[in-house]
Amino acid sequence: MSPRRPREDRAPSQVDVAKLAGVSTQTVSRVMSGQGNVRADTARRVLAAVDELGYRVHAAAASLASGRTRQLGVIVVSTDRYSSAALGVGIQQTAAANGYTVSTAAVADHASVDAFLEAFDRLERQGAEGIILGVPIELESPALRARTERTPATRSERISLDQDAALVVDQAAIARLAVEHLLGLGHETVWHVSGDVYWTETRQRSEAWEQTLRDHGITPPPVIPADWTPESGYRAGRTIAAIPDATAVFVSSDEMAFGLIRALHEAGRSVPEDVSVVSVDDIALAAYASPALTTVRQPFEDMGRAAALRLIAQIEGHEAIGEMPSTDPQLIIRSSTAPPRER
Amino acid sequence: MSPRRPREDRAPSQVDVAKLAGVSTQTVSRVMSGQGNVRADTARRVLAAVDELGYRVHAAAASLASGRTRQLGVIVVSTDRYSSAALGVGIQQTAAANGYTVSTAAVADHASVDAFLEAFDRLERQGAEGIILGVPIELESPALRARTERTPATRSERISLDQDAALVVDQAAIARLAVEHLLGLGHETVWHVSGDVYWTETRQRSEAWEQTLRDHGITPPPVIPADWTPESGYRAGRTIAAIPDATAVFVSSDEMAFGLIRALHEAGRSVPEDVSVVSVDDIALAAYASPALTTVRQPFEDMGRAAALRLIAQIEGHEAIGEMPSTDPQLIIRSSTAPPRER
DNA sequence: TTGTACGCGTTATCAC
DNA sequence: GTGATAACGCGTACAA
Repeated sequence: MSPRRPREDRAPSQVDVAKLAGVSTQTVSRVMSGQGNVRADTARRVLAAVDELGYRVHAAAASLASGRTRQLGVIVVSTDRYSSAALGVGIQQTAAANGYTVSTAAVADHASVDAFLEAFDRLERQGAEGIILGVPIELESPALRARTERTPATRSERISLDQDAALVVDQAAIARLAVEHLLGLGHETVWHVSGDVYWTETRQRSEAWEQTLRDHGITPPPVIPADWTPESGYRAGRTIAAIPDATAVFVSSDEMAFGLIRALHEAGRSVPEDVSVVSVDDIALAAYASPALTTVRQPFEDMGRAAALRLIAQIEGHEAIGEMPSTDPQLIIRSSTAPPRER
Repeated sequence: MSPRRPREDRAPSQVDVAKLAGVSTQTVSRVMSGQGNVRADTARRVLAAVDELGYRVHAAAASLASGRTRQLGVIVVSTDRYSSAALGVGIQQTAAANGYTVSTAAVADHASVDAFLEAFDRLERQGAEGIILGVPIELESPALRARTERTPATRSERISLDQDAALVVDQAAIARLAVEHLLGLGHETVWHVSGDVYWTETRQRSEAWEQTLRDHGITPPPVIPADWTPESGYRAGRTIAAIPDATAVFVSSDEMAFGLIRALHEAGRSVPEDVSVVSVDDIALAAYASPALTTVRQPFEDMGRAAALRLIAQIEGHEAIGEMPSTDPQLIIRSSTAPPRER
């Protein structure tokens, strides 16, 4: 009186292997998990059976029994932006090296809190033991906080790329590097095209840009807001082009710099002769812009590696595994900056 | 005599919900899966209990019982290339819309067969019901074929972005669009900078480029090989610059075009006055290159959507769900092409 | 070093 | 419309 008809075409299970190898399922389990305490030739027999049957551990069953899934989740904004993608590479590598798989949930650019929570939920329900937040979330929302902090109901570990002290790239340092470089070249002030205001990085860079100018006794001009896209950089470029004495610009991403420089060129201002530009990221194409971009490099892959490493350590309850990659920004000087013209 | 000490801090289970709502677990299951056949107020009671307890379905348990995981796997090369990333966006969207999650396994650029198989295995072991192959795999290898075809041991569905007839972007059409445009402008021949030879696309485009030229009675010049990177495009550019009568180039990606154009400029050849360039992809920065790139657009997001849609249909055993997005390439004319100089 | 027995949390089946 | 019960395939505890 079986309440479910047995499937005859089902995948080979531990029992099948055990039977074929003439051992108990427990021994098969021990061999598969490589935990030792099995005589060499017993193991060999098991492995032979595994091979013959094409047996593979059933992840769902294993995870149900052990309570572990070895899955990481990542939440990013539309993944075709260079930073998200490069981050992913580092995360992937580290996860794979430690036997974890990674599931990604992408949310739209200015996703609502609901969309974000939905992504979060999907990842958790699916069994992610830890989640990397690669998005700029405002932790003010109570609903978000309820999920972002661990509760009895949501028990995955969390790590946030713009909040976790050990991971954060020093955004103020990025702005300082850029502004000091420009000032050092002899420019009287530095204009600033910011990224999307929803991002923590944006505010941090803007503040540091402002502070650095003040430290030099310079009153900061107004920020020109943009949103990371080349299009927004182009619009900012038209604004800058209309300001005759703007000779130096700190723009918050390489992609925006492409747009900005084009707008400048169209307005008859040359870079770097008329205006110097330093941007942020050092994407692969930065060296091939016209002119090649002077930019502050952000080590996205290393950030990804560091985040994954930390998260896995958290999950496994130890302090650190392997060496934490450094995440220091670095100024790469190319051809989009020069001293201001004599007048 | 419990062989395992009961954890008191464990997450709420179906049983807890059932108890609180005063129903059976089966009813909870029915409510959670939304399959109906539950009286409205019973459902309400269950939902209230779910809410109070913060209950969430345990994916591993559900999948063990049902045999379904609703997980998709994607194998791509190091995901910071624009095409992989954009593909991912489309896949994500479609997967999420259909209740699937997606796990990604990245392999290095010229990954060995072993590395590829390793990625494949990880995804399958983890329970992927279908796998999207976004990498250029040579199906010649027996080991690969054994995995790539379904066997009793490996039972996930497969779909390959460069093999599955319904998905493939017509690579020959891309090359034809580019070459015809250049020839139509009056150029006598068209040089070709190819992508990485490991990619199916590369061969298909090269062949179509050659054929198109022959159709016009032109003997094709030698292919200049490259590997998708801007650096390789730069090297190809130096080669082209050394050929005085080269006035038109079909280069297989926008990123290479950036490198190519820079090399040309450095050699004193201007684009498009001295040499016209048409590339492929239409990445976000293409419109902001100097000059803006004339390029053949590949609809990566749509390709991703189409792939996910097809794969899900395969998994669920029906023919098609929703409308298949079109994946036709499209020539975008900007400023990197012009008629050849009079001489 | 190896085997036995149970339980992980859910869904499927059938009876009511 | 609802409930009882048997799987699903594995890891864990403990005995041998």
